[in-house]
Amino acid sequence: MKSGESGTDAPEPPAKRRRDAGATREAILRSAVAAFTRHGYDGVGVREIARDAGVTAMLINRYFGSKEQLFAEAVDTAFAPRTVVSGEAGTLGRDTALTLVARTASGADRLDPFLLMLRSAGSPRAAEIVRTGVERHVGRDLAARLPGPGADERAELLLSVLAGVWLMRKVLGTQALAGADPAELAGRIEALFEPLVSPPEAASTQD
Amino acid sequence: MKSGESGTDAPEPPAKRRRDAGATREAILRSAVAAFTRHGYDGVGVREIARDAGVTAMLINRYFGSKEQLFAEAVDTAFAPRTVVSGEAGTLGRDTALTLVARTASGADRLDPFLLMLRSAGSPRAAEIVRTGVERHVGRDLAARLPGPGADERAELLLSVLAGVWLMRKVLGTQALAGADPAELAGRIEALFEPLVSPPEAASTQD
DNA sequence: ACGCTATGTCTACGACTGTATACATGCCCC
DNA sequence: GGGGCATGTATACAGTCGTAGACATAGCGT
Repeated sequence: MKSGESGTDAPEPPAKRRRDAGATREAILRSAVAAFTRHGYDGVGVREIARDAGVTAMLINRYFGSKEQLFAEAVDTAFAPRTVVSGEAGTLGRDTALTLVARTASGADRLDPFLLMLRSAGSPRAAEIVRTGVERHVGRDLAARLPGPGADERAELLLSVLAGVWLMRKVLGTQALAGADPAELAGRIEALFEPLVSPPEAASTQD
Repeated sequence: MKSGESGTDAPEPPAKRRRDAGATREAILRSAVAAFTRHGYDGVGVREIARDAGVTAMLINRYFGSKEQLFAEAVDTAFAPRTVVSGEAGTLGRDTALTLVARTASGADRLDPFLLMLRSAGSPRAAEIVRTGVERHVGRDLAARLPGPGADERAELLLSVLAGVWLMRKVLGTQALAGADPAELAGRIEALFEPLVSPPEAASTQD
């Protein structure tokens, strides 16, 4: 009955791991990150995650306690090592815009934490977990890079723009944004970032 | 057995409607809009929608065919009459920013279509339905109000910012944005809208 | 007033969910 | 090389899901 290894999503053959708790845990975690990113917290079951990891569903509960705790670790894994914004303070706006446009390009189907966030935001528990993950990992070090007062608020506004573009381009796939010219779109988004990355010296609501 | 009318969410007592297909359909639709907005497409079952409408679940299938088609009508209902951006061309940025901050304020729990969109974006079918709804209803007439070239792209970017702020403030509830000073936040968001609502005369990627 | 049809309900089904309990087996250590 | 424990599997359970089919009743037309 184990002839079902021709899964549509699993890239690797079963490969009969040696009994190794650490490696198995890690395999489950990687499978969970991929599955939650592609289908969201509610859209994937523990059996599917386990199958792609080459184990049975019960090992998830043994190693992580529950689906919810697995999700929490998956969120940490997905957000922790990523540098959501690249570049120094001076070129931060442009670099972030270029990276965003490249990662949300039509062909790319990168497993980005923003996808995990957006596709899991519907479930209240998942949203709470994602919120803490975003605040601890991304928001904090992003705010540290922004000079001037109100850095926390501006950092989260920048994340809002990033999330919004991810939503429209990749999750929903609206026409104008999904099919936009990359260079032009990057320019527009860079202009959006401008008032966020530059310190708000005297630039308030003047018109 | 019909003594269960003390529902936690249903604001109205059962009120024994007269047999009226139109009124019942509308009651189901209103209940669906509220439920989908609060819990997202995957987060609510047809029985819950039906209960809040005062009917049984099967009437949903009789009147709408399926949960998915009910969702499609709910999306239309939620997006169609709303004016997502208010104000004339000159004050559009400021008005939209003020409206956004007010609607995403801490106390307000308005049934906004942006919540429906964000909380349902996880399901692929729901995302597709939402995409068409956003494009047909909101994106089109918003683009018509923006002067200058690339109006479609700028309109969807504006929607991206709106969605992002909704996400962070209300769906996730991140601290810096959820607890921000309204006037200050409105000012920052208005500055974000500036390059989108004003025509991009010669402002391209120059540095 | 009566019957027919629109309107609404009841029951049930198969599939899927997360997880608890019981069982099997590979591997390390003595 | 064999006991013992860590590692992994199999089965089952209670619940929910969307929806199909049979049944009940209210109300209008004649």
